[in-house]
Amino acid sequence: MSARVSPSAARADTSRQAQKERTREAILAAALELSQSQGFAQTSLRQVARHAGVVPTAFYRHFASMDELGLALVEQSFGTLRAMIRDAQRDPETFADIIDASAEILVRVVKQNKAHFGFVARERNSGSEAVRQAIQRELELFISELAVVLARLPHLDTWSAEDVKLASGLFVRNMVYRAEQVVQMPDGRPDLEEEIKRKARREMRLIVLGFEKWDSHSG
Amino acid sequence: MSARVSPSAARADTSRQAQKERTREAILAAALELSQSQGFAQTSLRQVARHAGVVPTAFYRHFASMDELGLALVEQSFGTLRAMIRDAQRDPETFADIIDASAEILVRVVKQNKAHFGFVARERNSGSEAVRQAIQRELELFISELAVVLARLPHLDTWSAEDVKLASGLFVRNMVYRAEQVVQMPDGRPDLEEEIKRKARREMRLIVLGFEKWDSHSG
DNA sequence: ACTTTGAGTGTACGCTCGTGCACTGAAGCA
DNA sequence: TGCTTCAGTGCACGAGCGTACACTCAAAGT
Repeated sequence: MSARVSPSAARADTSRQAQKERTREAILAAALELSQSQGFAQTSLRQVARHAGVVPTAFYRHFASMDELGLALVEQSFGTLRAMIRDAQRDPETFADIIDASAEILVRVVKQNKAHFGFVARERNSGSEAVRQAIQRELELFISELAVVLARLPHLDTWSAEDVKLASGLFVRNMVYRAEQVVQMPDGRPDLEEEIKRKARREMRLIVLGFEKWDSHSG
Repeated sequence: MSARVSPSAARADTSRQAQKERTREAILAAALELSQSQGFAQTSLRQVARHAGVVPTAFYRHFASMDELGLALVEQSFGTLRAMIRDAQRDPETFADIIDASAEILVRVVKQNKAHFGFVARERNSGSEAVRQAIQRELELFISELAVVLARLPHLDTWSAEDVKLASGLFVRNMVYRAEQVVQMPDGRPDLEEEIKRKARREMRLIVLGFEKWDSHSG
């Protein structure tokens, strides 16, 4: 196991494993695009291969089955989601008004990654058993991660871990719903976009008001 | 479960239209059952016909396409949902503690109609264009109907129509999510069932606390 | 008693599908 | 340099698909 990729820059790498990687990416991209219009389950191995510019049997050099491809797409998609959170936490605007910033970031990032978020939304309930479970698991993980962030907020810093997770779940599920709307939104409609942001903000505010009262409530 | 309906058997009604209706129901039931295990889009016309006990071409005597069948299933499913609301409003228990009653009714009714609720959850994001739009429309309608009920509750009776709908939307989306969980729940696990009810109750309570504060909030 | 109607049948067609198998030819290594 | 490896090719197969078309035969209408 020596260092694989030699640092010869400039022109395209013609090495064997680099070419293989390129084909793999082409297959992933093809599957993602075809999924957008017809759903992953209706996307055939042959369609993917055709779109990626390879012969059907070449598919098997990269994935043992369409199911395995699906799992790779889940991983890719949640990579995008995690990048979104990381960016949000770096952005100083986030701490100024966490709700406004969240709505803003949500719409912007989902719009930039419609394919990935659309994939998750679609396959969450309708994918194969393996894909569905992978998504549920990642989503649970994401709720837990957000809970850690929320736990540092005023009002929530005294809550039990379970209560914070409940709040996190409410937020994530609403974000998922609004993300679904953004994915389905036609291009070039800033009015719809603003409407979604506005609704997302109001919903989050309503939930936050619940937070504030929960403090003195279950004491 | 092939549900062949033979016209020769001893039967209450052997009239032509009654027999046709029976076959139509068999097709709907077959499609619903096959959808549960493999999704509606992966269910072929031939599979449905086989399951319903008719020859493939007989399918066309009832539906012009699988898409039309899908729309009929949407209608059937939301009929079930509306029946749930009607029952809930009749039940005196509902007014004693609306949250406890809602959680109870939600789990009970969804468990009794896993096929219909599962169909809606699955096809809401992944069905054909027509099916997806039909579900979104029905869901919007349902949110509006629930809003009318909510508008009569304390705290909410002074809210604007838009605010009530926002609250209704939050409730419905959480119910949809918990319904998805009930559908995926394995049989004979009253512990999981109780856990879902408990979480649903706590979420609803948190949202209701938001209601109470929203009153005195600027809006 | 007759004709008409139409739900359901049976055959046959041209597709696309996943996948097994033998292959090619360039990259990579000794 | 010559040998090995393996990503990608090309072909062939059996199976399932949607649906066109001509049909049967009992209920419904006259």
